[in-house]
Amino acid sequence: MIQSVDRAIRILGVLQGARRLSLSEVASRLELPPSTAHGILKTLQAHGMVVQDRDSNRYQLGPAVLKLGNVYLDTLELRSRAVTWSEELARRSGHAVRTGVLTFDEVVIIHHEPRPDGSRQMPEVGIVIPAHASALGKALLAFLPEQVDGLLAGDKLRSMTSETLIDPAVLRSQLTEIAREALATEREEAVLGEAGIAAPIFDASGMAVGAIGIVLPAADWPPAESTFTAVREAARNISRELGASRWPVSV
Amino acid sequence: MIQSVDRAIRILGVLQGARRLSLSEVASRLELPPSTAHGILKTLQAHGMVVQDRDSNRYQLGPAVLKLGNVYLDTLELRSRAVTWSEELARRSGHAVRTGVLTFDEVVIIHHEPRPDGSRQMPEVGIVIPAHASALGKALLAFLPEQVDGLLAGDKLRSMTSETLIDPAVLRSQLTEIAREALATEREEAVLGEAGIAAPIFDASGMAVGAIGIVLPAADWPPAESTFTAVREAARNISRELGASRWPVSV
DNA sequence: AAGACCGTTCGACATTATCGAATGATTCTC
DNA sequence: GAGAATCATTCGATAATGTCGAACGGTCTT
Repeated sequence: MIQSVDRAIRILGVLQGARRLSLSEVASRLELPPSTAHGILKTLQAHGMVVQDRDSNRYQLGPAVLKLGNVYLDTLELRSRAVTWSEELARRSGHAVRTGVLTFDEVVIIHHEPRPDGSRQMPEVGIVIPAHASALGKALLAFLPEQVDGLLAGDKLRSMTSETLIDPAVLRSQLTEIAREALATEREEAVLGEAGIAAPIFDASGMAVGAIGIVLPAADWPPAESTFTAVREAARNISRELGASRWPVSV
Repeated sequence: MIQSVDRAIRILGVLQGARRLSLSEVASRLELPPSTAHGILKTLQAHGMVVQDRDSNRYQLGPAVLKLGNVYLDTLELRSRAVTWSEELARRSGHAVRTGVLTFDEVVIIHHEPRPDGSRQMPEVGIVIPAHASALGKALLAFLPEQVDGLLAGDKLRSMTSETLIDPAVLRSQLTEIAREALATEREEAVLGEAGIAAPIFDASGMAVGAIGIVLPAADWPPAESTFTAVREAARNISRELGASRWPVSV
């Protein structure tokens, strides 16, 4: 682990959390001398990874990170496959569809298909959700035992709502159940009023590389049986296109 | 400039260009010993900035860059303002609307409003276009003389089509004209069959912070006079919301 | 008007990144 | 199927490089 590179990424991390920070704020949050932080910040700035406000001197993320994010999406075969089937799933279910991948203890949304009712909805690509508090995350974790160990070895499970699973034992037993069904559900565990259903997506090597699922109002629970089937089928279809031989793959 | 941080960002840069690279490919492109590149890559990997394919051992960008990109968009006041007015401009003009910012010699699209004909269109947020070959870029450059100097001090202007402006003198004179009108146009200079119209957006300090414009088929050129007016008004309205006292601001 | 704060620059120092060499795994070739 | 070649990775000695204290100049506050 290279110290200065590590520090540079940590700086991007605090700017991610706090939007706009002065040099001294960045330095104090990372417990670095201001001059050290300054050198790293200027290097990041030279590449457009951060920009400095002319008036306030404060730093924030720069356009270069957006460019990187966009290229990341383009490189993902999962995403291009998900686009087609998300559309179908949104039509069949009548709900918004999300596809996500796991990074450490979070799910990052890589595709979002709005509810097919024509209303204007915020695109959700790039947003992150704690894995243990989402259907997408649980669907992935159920087939990635190593990641579960990593997750539980870290900080306590963060509570998002009163329904969030924060007991490791409860989470583990639910994941076992999800692995059996290849279907994860979530009821107001991340956001009050929202529920979710998701299923895992596997690649040619049988690895769980993502999950696809729908978001629906908690009031609409339980949805029709056909909705569960539709989610499973979308996941199975994408997995097949990625070269997976079986679905679901056993843990 | 911190060498190792600089190298880390360069690595992200080559992965951005080439999607998926082995360690030795990364190393040779940057003229680094493989062991040096390896150390940096592992640090980036530890933060999810790059991921390594299990089977092929090749590296590619990771989900963390998408997360960063999304937060960048959220921090931009310009973007939130642009959303509302883009919608209006798309409706009035009947064309797709783009809002972009300048980084070095490129324009990065920070918002895209699809053509209001209901057809399915690829979102273009995050894509980059050479500044000298786009209406958005020229609208910005006309009000940022320093950036023009930087642009022309670098490599030769890259030709995208036969119409691309590659002569610095021609570009400079066109920019003078654009600064006078506060309106830039482009006809098949970036993509054959596409034309564009754009106007600069200023913030409270009078700096050109972005540009908004429309993309239309080259065959539809010239559009109605009202279309030009609509673009200028969108830019003026956003500038006003950002606190700009006048529009356009003199160079 | 004086003080406090902040971003920035500079340079001596030692920590830290670097890179060659060695290892082990995997793939290609014959 | 055996041998060769390529590749990612590890390790450690070396010195190059990042680090951080101190000082400067600017701006905002009291």
